[in-house]
Formats: sequence, structure tokens, C-alpha cells
Amino acid sequence: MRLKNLSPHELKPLLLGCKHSALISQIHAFMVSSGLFSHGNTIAQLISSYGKVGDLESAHKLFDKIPLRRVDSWNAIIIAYSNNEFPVEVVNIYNQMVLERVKPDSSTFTVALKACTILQDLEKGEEIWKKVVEFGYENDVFVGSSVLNLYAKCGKMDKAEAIFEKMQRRDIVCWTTMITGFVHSGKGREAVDLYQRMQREGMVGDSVVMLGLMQASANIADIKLGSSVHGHIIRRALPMDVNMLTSLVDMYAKNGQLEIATRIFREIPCRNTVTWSALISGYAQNGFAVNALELLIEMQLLGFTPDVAALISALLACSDIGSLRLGRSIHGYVARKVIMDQVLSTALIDMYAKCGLIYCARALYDRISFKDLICWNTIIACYGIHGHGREALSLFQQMKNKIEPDHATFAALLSALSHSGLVEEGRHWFDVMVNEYKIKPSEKHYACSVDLLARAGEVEEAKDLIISMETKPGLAVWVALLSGCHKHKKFSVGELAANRILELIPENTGTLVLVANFFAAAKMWDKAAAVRKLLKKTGMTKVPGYSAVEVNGRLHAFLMDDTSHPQYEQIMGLLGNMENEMKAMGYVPKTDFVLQNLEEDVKVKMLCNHSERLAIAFGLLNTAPGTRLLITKNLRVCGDCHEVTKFISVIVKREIIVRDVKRFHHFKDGICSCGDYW
DNA sequence: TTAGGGTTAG
Repeated sequence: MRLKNLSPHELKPLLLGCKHSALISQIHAFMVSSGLFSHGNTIAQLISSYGKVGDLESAHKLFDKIPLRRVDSWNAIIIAYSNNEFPVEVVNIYNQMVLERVKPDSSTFTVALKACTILQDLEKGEEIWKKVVEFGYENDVFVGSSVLNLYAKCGKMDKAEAIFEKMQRRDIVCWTTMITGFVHSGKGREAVDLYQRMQREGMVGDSVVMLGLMQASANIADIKLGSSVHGHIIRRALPMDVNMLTSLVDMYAKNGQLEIATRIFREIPCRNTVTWSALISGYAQNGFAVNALELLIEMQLLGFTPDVAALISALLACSDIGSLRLGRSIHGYVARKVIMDQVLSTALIDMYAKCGLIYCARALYDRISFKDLICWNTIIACYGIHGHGREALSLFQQMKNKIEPDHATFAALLSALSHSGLVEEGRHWFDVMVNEYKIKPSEKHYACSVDLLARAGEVEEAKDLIISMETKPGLAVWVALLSGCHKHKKFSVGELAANRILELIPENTGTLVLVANFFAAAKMWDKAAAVRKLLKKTGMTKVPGYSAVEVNGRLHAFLMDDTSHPQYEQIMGLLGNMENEMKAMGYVPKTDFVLQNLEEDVKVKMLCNHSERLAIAFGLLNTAPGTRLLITKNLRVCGDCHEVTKFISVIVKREIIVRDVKRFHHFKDGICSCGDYW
């Protein structure tokens, strides 16, 4: 290339097109030799060009050589660092600029505020904002949207709103920043309201706004909103790039519409890792653990490397089905290939705990130097489901000195106390939550407390707690009360709870079955029959109870009375032999748990076919003596099976862990970790 | 116009 005859004016477009550092250096050398170097504009351009190709060393060397640096040179270097993702350097250069009394302009402030956002450095950001006001840039939309984003990303939506309301001019980016800010802070409703206000003010949403609204739809589980956004995108012919399609997959998946999500996914021509992860997480979060894991394998077969999000979703799937072997192998993969972060560590803690290995969970937890809120909440919840209420409480005591507990912390704590029957502690911490931490109890908190009281037999107090609720009590609290009444045979309060549940017209069949079973236990056969009729009439059937056990890395699931299994005869034979031994040891079948009006011997036979027993027997037959078994059950484990498992643990000298929908039962030497309190 | 808002996860 001949540079000889070029003027500074002609150099600029040439520099703009440069993709290689060497070429820029050549132009740079030419400028020095031909005396054009002192031309300020072109120097800034040169710095910027070095920045664009990532050669920050050359950019900075050049910057250092400038004798009199004007704001455009400063901007060129600060933007170069910003674009190459060096936020700390951006802030340093900004500081240097202020020190040298160079007046920043709109670009400087914008970039500096963005750096503070990335660093989550609210203090520095606010200091910069003071300068913005001092130099009269507070009405600049670029600077304005940057400060909105700073507040939004630091979780200070109230401050963002205050500035937003005072803005004299708002462009689409300002609106979007607020909308996505609300979405990220879990306020999907506010995001939608703001979008509607934006429309009223004559603004038209672009692709970024639509992405935000799709997240809001997932956030507030509003599929109508999501599909109308989808329609809007099509009508306005907004570009359907892979990001947009990924968000659609994510939105439909999060709304439980997995067929639609999968259909869109299959039609995407060039999926990326995020697209895969979005669908994997959709499956995992909706309880389709096996589909999630299959998809993880499929993506790898097609040459994609799973990212952290995919692995975390896969771990969630492993937790769900209690697949320790797969969970461990993901842990191994992660340890070799991925940088361990807070989110991943927490997912691993959760996986080990849900697969029965609470001590592995604890070991991982102990290795984390800085624990965030969710990490603390997770370990407390883990001890809770294992029935270690005291340990959960002790962790909570440590936590509250280090970090502010939130509503989820108290939900985990109350649930832990409830599983361990720590009634007095439960009463105390519920009060502390309300009066000291000023957390308004949610349905979940009430449900835990009602559960705690009712399970301990304090059904009157539980009933009064429900009556004291400010909001209308939902299904969860009445169900908790009903379960307690069922357990303690408090049929009159129970009947009240059952009636309330029926008034609320539960969509969940499990809940109706619970009510029917309660009426049966109370020998209110007419009412029980009426509820069963209701179940049939509305076309609802009982969710089949099943139990699963992992043997040699494969998951085997059993339904109740599963005669189709190839080893059925052997399984029944083993159960029969063990039953004789158990009877000799003093076992009496608890036929109360068969909640139908049947003959006693038929009831006993029905108990024997409970799915957890089939899974246990299968596990015993197919693993080496002494192997610990983990059984996962999708419903609650029944009282008779609980008793039987205790005996089995003695007869076969094995640890047997049963994880039901609520919690763990760890059987060893005839004792259950739950102390028979569940 | 060199600058601001965007996809998956515990």
C-alpha cells in the first residue's frame, strides 16, 4: 500500500477499516515520518483503531506519548478498554482524567458508568453521577440510561425510578433499561405496566423490549403475555435471530409449554449453546429430568460443549430423580473443565444433598470461602429435608451475623424446624421474621408454620394462625392443617379444612385424593365417596405413586402393584420372606394407611405392593450386600412402609435412604433419621 | 457519531 500521498483527512476512513494491528502500526509509522502525527483527531482515531483490534498495549503507549491530551484522546483510550472488557482500567483512567482536571464529556461518563455497572460498584457510580450533574450532563439520554442501568443492575430499582421520572427526554433505551431492570429484580408485573405506559407515550418497542417482555412473561407465568409478544414480533417482522428464537424457547419452556418450546427449538437452523441450555433448563425445571439429560447428551453428540447453565440444569435433573451416579459424573466433568463458581457450587451442594449424601454437600459448602444468600438458603434447606432441624438452625444463626436473611431463608428454616418437630423454635422464629426482620409472611411461611403446629398435634393453634392471615388462605395452608388433623385423628378441625379445600376447587388431583383419604380415615364414607366421584367426574385421576432406585447407574422405576416387572416373582418372594422375619420381630401391619373401606386381609395385601417396597426389594436383589440404597418417591411415603423399612434395614444390615416428595428418611439399624416424626 | 438497553443457571 502507498501511504505517501495521503492527507490526514484521507487517513481516517483508511484507519476505520483496519482489522490488523500490523497495518495500523504501518499507518502510525507513516504518520510519524510525515509529520502528521501532531494532528489531534487522527491520533484519537489511531488509539481507537488499536483498541478495536484488541491491541491495548499499542493504544496505551500511543496515548502516553501525547503531550497535550484532549478529551477525544481520553475517550478513545477509555472506550478501547471498555470494549475489551477491562472495567477496572476504565475506572482508573477516569480517575486519572479527573485528577488531571480534564473535563469529561457524555461519552466518558457513559463508559465510566457502564464500568461501574459491570463491577457492581454503586459507590463509585454515584460519585461519577455527582460529576455528571456538576458538568450539566444529567439530561443526556446516553448518560441517563447508563445511570439507570447502574441502579437497576445493583438492585436499586427505586433509585432508578426516581431518576427515570425526572428525565426530561427518554428514548427507547431508557425505557428498555427500566423494563429489563424490573424483570431482573423479579418484578415482571411492573415491567409490563411500564411497557404499556411506554406505548401510551407513543414509543414502539424494538427487539430488545420484546426480549424483556418475554422474560417478564416467564417471570410472572403469564403465557398470554408471552404469546402476544410472539405475535407482535411476527407482525412487526422483527428480526428472528438466534437470540430472539432462544428467548421464545425459554419463554414457552418456562411457562410449561414444552411441546411448543421443543417445536421452535427443532426448527432453529443455527442453534448455539445458549439455545440448548434454555431448553435443557426448561425440561429440568418442569420435572422432565430424563428429557433434560437426554438433551444434554444430544447436544454433546452434535459437537456442542455444555456451558455452566446447561450443567447446572443437568444437576437439577439429577437431584430430581436422585441419580447420584450421573450427578457425580457431572461433578467430575465440571471439576476438570469448568471454573467453579458460586452458582455451580450451590447446584452441586443441592445435588449431593438430594441424592442422600448430606456430608458431601456439607464438605463442598465448607470449601466455599464467600457464601452468598442462595448458598446459605440452600444448605439450610438441605439440612431441613434431611430432618436435621438443629443443624439448620445453627447454620441460620451463623448466617444472620454475616448476611441478611430473606423470605426464602425463613421458608427453609421454618420447614426444617417443622420436619424436626421443633415447635417452640418454630413459633419463636416466625415471630422474629415478622417483628425483627419485617418480612411479611407469605402463604409458604404460613404453610410451614401450620404444618409445624398441626403435625405436632396443635391443630387448634394452627387453625387460629390461618384465621389470623391478612390475605385469603390458599390451598397450601389448609392442606397442611388437614394433614396434621389426619395424623392426629382430629376429625372435626380436619373436616373444616377439608371443606375449605373443596371450596377452593383444587386442580391438583393429589389434593383431592388427600381429602378423600381423610374422609375415609374419619370413616365419613359418604363424603369420601362424593370426593372420589368428583375426581372421576372431572376426568381427573390419581397421580400414580411411583418409586425409583438407581442400580448400576440405571434408574428403575416401580408403580404400585407393578406385576409386569421381569423380576416380580423374585421381588415378591423376598418381600414375603422378610415379612415373616419382621412378624417374628414384632411387626404389625398398619392397615390404617389403606384408606378404603376394605376387608383387613385385602388391606394387608395392598400394603405389600406399595411401590417403595418393590423398589427396595429390587435394589436388594441387584446390588452387593452392604450397598446403600437410595429410593426416590414422587408422593409421601406411607406409615406402614416407613415401619417396614426400619425392619428391613435390620434384617439386611443396610442403610436405606428414602426420599419422598417432602423429605428424607435415612434408615439404619432399625432407626429412621426422622425419629418417626414426619 | 467513538458512547447507553438484550438469550440459558443455584
